[in-house]
Amino acid sequence: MAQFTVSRSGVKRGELAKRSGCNAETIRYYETTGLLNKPARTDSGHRIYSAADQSRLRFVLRSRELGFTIEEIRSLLSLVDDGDYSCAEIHALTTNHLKSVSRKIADLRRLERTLKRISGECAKGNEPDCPIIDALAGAANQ
Amino acid sequence: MAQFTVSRSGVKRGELAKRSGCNAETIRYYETTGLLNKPARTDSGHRIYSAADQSRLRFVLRSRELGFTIEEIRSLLSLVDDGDYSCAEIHALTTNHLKSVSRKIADLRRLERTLKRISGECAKGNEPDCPIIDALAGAANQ
DNA sequence: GCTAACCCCTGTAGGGGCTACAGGCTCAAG
DNA sequence: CTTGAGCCTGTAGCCCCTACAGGGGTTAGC
Repeated sequence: MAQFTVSRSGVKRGELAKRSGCNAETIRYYETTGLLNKPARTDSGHRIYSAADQSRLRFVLRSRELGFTIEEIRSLLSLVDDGDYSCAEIHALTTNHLKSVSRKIADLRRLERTLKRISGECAKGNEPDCPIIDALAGAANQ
Repeated sequence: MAQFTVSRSGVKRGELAKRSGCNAETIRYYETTGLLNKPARTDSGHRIYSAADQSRLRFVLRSRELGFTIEEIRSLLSLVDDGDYSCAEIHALTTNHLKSVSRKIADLRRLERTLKRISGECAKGNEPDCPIIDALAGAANQ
């Protein structure tokens, strides 16, 4: 009976984890940091997640996939929770994040170029005189 | 006199930090993790870094700039320390690292595209019906 | 000789974003 | 009734630093 009630009105943490593809401990972590609301509990203390809880988790996971930090997600959620958020505010958060992603890409590409260059200079031979080591030992020459 | 000796044969941690552009605490951290050798000490316990210590730090910092992890740097250094390293071994470590950098770039570019797309769909208006929020709330649609 | 100002020493805690335990309770099935 | 899975809590670990507290060393000026 209790089992029936649960299966109709909510799921436990393990089941939510399985459905969302998220580690069960991570769900608890998101709860302690306040991204997820404290869910209902059974008499014995087990968490019961409603459909709303599940979509909120999906929102968080999707945002994480897009590289938003926990703090950025907190901002997004609090805008939505307040109810009177404007599209412009959300847009600002998103383009800000986009900028930092683009910066990260630029940094990595510079890095990639340098690695390719010093790796290309290497004859892969058996003698220990390695241009990669030289490059690493030398002064900044990116 | 002691000061003269120091300035001729080595520098203290703060000076090394200044010269290398590295935080002084980070130097201590690299020592505890074994990337840097334990330097000489004055009678009172202050660390004194030789020229060799300084080039080793430069090597570490340069490798970090190129995104090598501490463990990867440990491998590079131990190859060099053993003395009989081959260029091929170094090359393998480097191309491995290069692959992970390229993977990271590809991931971020996919992410960038998605962010641009959902951000572009947004009218930035004042009404709270935001396509970004919809995208985040919706199922995976990258 | 004394003080101020600075450096250096040590150990330890924090950050971000989880992940993984240990030690105990609950629950569903056989 | 027992077994095994799953849940609960709190806490420690990961990576790569960074920053602090609480002490001692060193140097310049008076």
